[in-house]
Amino acid sequence: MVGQVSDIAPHIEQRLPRTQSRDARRLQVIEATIETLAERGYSRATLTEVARRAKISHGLVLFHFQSKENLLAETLAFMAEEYHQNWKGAIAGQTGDPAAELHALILADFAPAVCTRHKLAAWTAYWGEAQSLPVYQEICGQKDGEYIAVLERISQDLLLRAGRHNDPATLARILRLTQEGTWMDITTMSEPYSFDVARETVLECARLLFRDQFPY
Amino acid sequence: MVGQVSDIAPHIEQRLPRTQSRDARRLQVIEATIETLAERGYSRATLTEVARRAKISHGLVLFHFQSKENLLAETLAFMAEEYHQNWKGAIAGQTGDPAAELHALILADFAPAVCTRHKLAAWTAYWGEAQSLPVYQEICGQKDGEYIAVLERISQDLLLRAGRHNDPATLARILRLTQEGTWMDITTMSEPYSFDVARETVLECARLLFRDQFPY
DNA sequence: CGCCACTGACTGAATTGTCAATCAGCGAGT
DNA sequence: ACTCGCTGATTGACAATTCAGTCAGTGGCG
Repeated sequence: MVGQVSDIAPHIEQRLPRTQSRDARRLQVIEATIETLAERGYSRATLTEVARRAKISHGLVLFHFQSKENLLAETLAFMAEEYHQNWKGAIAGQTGDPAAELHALILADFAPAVCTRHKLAAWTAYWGEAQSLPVYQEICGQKDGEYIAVLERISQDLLLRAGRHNDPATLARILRLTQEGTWMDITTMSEPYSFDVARETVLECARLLFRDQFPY
Repeated sequence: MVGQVSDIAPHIEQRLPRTQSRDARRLQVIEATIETLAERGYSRATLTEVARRAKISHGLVLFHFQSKENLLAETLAFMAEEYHQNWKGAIAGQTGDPAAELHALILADFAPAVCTRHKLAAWTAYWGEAQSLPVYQEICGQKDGEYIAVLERISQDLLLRAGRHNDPATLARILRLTQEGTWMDITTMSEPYSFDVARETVLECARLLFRDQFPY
């Protein structure tokens, strides 16, 4: 589904031709959906608001996405794929050094491509609904599993090097929850902190968990 | 508001009298609201469904709570107050030993009174909406701040005893996010783990952060 | 000139909130 | 003890609104 959305140039604002190619329009609608979810939350997100932000009629949104349910599912799939590509790319450029991989993984999560206020807010909106809409768990399940597997592998490597016997799955979980949590804090706390503080928190978490094995 | 809900006997199932006292009915509706949020999520929670679960007409729900908006706000306030009382009570029974306090705090978060699947799912549902409905942040903001302050104070105490110079606020944040995160995992993961594993994860987090200062 | 993208009015369904009528419980008066 | 009448809980029909989804028709572009 999301694969159909080609990676054409971003920043295609104003002065759009009256009619757009299928893929360009779909991408534009997905971005409008993310904004809408961020501004109004899941429960008050409407097709009319998405259409207003994309400056098209709400009929056209349905023309391209068939139903609201499908639009929201495809938007989530888009973000999941984007997130997945982002961290995969970050560790692909690494040597086999687990500490360097972990460092790259953490930095990747705060890269501008995936870590914007709108996208973070949209993720939070989906999280609230995912528990009662299994379709969302299906969209993210596979990719989440892959991310967790990589984190656990890295944790295991680092623990082995230090000759420690903690459970790598537990440490990987603590790291993941700290990272996800800072993302949520940024959008939901009454006194939110900056992206920089969030990233530094996750890095400090890695240092405390892996000590000398994570010298960043 | 929530203070008006007296702590009358729980387990008042079946065989209710046709008419209920104001407080008993309000509490019953709040519990039905938590169940509804857990089962259907925020966006698909309806007054009719709440009424169905409470076995009353939907008109009566509005009679007691004036509006849906108010019902949801009061339900959140109820859970926030319950959570607050729970952890306050847990550390009240402690000596001044910070490690013991932290241990009690962590165990309290997994006590049956506050840590049920329904309530965890309801919390998750509210989190998704809180970012776009400031009223929810107001309801929780004060109490959250108090919880964070206590965690930071404990962190500082433990770090001082070890002569370490990490930032107590950062460690407190990692602990809080790990705890909140395990709560969310339980309701949203495709392969959720048990309450026991969740609690053990948070305890292990405390051990890793505070080392010898947290011998539990 | 044919094909899509596109529009906007319209429909049907779901849902919140209102309200007049009803009913249960309870205390006062007999 | 019995009834009357008051108070407040309760119901369900109804109004009003919002919103997803449909569709017939328009128009730009190759």
